[in-house]
Amino acid sequence: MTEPIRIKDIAKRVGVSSGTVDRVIHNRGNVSADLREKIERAMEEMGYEPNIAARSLANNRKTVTIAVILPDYRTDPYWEQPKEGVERAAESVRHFGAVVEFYFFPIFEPKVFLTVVSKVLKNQPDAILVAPLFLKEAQFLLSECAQRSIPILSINTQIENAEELDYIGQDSYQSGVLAGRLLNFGLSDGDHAMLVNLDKEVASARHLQEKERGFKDFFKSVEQKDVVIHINVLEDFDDPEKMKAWAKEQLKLFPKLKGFFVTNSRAYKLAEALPSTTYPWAKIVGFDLIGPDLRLLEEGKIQFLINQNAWHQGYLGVITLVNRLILKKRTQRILYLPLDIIVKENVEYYLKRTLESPTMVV
Amino acid sequence: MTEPIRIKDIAKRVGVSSGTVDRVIHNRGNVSADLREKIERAMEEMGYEPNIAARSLANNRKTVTIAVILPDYRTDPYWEQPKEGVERAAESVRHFGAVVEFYFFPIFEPKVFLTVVSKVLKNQPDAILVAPLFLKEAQFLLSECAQRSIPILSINTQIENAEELDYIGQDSYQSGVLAGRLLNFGLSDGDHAMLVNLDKEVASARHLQEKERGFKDFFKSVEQKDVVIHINVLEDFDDPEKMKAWAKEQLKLFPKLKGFFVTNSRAYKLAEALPSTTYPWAKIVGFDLIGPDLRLLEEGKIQFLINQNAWHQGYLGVITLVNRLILKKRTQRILYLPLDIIVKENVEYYLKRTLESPTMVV
DNA sequence: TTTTTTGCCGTGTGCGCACACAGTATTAAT
DNA sequence: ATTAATACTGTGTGCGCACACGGCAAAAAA
Repeated sequence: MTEPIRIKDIAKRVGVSSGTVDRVIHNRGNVSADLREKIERAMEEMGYEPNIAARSLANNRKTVTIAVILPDYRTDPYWEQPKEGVERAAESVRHFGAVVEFYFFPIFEPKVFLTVVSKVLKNQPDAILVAPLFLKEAQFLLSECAQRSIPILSINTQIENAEELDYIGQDSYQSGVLAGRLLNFGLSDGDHAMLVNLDKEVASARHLQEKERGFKDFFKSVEQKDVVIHINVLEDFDDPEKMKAWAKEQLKLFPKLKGFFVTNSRAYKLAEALPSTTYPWAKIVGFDLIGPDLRLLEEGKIQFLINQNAWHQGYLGVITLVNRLILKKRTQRILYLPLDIIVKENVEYYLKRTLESPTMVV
Repeated sequence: MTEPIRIKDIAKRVGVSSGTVDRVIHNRGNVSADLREKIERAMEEMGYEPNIAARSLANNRKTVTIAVILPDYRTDPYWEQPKEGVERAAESVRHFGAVVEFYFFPIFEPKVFLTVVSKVLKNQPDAILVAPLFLKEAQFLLSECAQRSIPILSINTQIENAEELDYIGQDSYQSGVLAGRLLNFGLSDGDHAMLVNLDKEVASARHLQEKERGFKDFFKSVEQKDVVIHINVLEDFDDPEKMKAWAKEQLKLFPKLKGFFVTNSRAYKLAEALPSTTYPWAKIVGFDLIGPDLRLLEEGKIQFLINQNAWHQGYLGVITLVNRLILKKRTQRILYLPLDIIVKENVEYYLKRTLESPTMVV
């Protein structure tokens, strides 16, 4: 075991004081080019790594605030998960002087989102964590952050061509492919399958488009079986009667309809709308571990759920920003979380994982 | 945001010095019962939580060594994974003064295991991380550790009725059930399935027994389909010719044999032994993300792999011991890791996860 | 009573780092 | 030549905690 290198060690090696090394480390200027270079080389050669315990201890007077902008969890249970992940992370990093402030906006209202954004900017946070559901409005937020040089990280929805924007979340295309494979396992030659978007403004929601593309691509690649695919958008998902009527109609239209892929966490709304005679032969693949879906998974009315790790998106989002702000460690800019496949037998592990787990800032 | 409570704060509240509070916290004695009680109550009421940064900084003179006892990774690729997880964790906790020392033993030799154990004990480690493959020998190690009061944590193989032994790993029974469900998806009514133990001394390996029990129980619970189950043990897995002959014989014996469940990471040995005419209709479910299995998953010759998170077993094992030794935080004694379901489409996330990921000890 | 032991408590120092401040040498302005 | 400004560099302090040490009283031994 080699002894850890301290600032003092490299100072002695170069023949300067620790203050000078410190200035180099933090780019505070007031160091001659000559010395600066020598010190940088020494750090490199000796393999200096800051002691994070000492660093965070010395830092602990100044607190950094992270603004978290999420859809209102009261209108959609899915958004409870990122919120809880953020809260858990906030608790873990309290000792490091990090504080999070929540800002919520109604899930289908871009205008309110903008209002919230201006409120956030007025409060001058040190960093922002956001679920940028609305493309145009998100780009406004991005340019404002660039101007003020506020670090910003997005979860859940990936924005293309956004240089200064970190992302933690899913690879939507790949999750569509995966859904195709899972559904295909349960289908026979000649069966029909249907992709159902239970959402609003689907045409402008890039992540839904990507899932659709992936789903279609998978079935194009399957050679042994010939499965017919239908695509449907249904905005009246909050009206159980309309849902039931719609489901009935589809089953009549396509008698060989045996599989459904619901592209978000509302698979339960479809499962509950299907007539009971469709069980057990109807196969449903959905997303995420929210209460209603879990119940139906347990009952065998939903076969597979793909976990988008919404909890971890929130958790890791905060941790990543803290790493960047306080510990000055920059991790990779885009992090695709695993697409966990959930069935009855392994669901409990994924639910418990959010509670415990010995983890630690590195 | 409430200010964090420091030792100094509770000392002032009770009207003593910080040294006295310190003695209470560390059970160092020399505190009157009266004061002790007052201080404990004050800590409770004010919600004292030690500052881990300060704690680890103050602790960093003394180093703790963790002895890691694993099967030799050169004889079985599976064991590379825990080893690498341990190495990664060791790197993360170096700053906390933790050092790991590796000890390897041949995977099928209990006697050598005992030799290694006595070598470990002679070196007087502060804690032990072990994969206790051999029950009797493991119990010897346990009693020795109890005598010397050395904290010990096991991974991979769970020992029953071992009070002082923490465990991080899989729930073997449940993984057997899961394998049953996955295989069942691909099978039709009347098909045969076979559980294959490619291992030695299966009768004494509890985790294999448990997988078998879970697998059988699943098929007992399936009512719609009637799938016939066979159980087989095959110790000659290292001889490709014998494997091929065996496979050929089984397929002749049971013409409707369509599915295989290999209870460890050697599914590739079976897949390679099956005649090419069995593809694509042969379904194989195996364990773990080791090189040969991954290749066959990609080729479509293995359908599902269940990830036992071997890497994380090593990683979390070290982190847990460090939490206990240095930060004095005791986490739960038994941690069942998720049973990840791996297919072609999501395998890359699980492989990458072991490399990066912003994590943080709490 | 005097000395020693024991029980109990406060004080002081250092862990590695960040940062304010005080210096010193060099150059520019007067 | 003297002063003033500039460009650097060293010193000191505190973050919260662990632990060694010293001190002071009461109890035990002399």
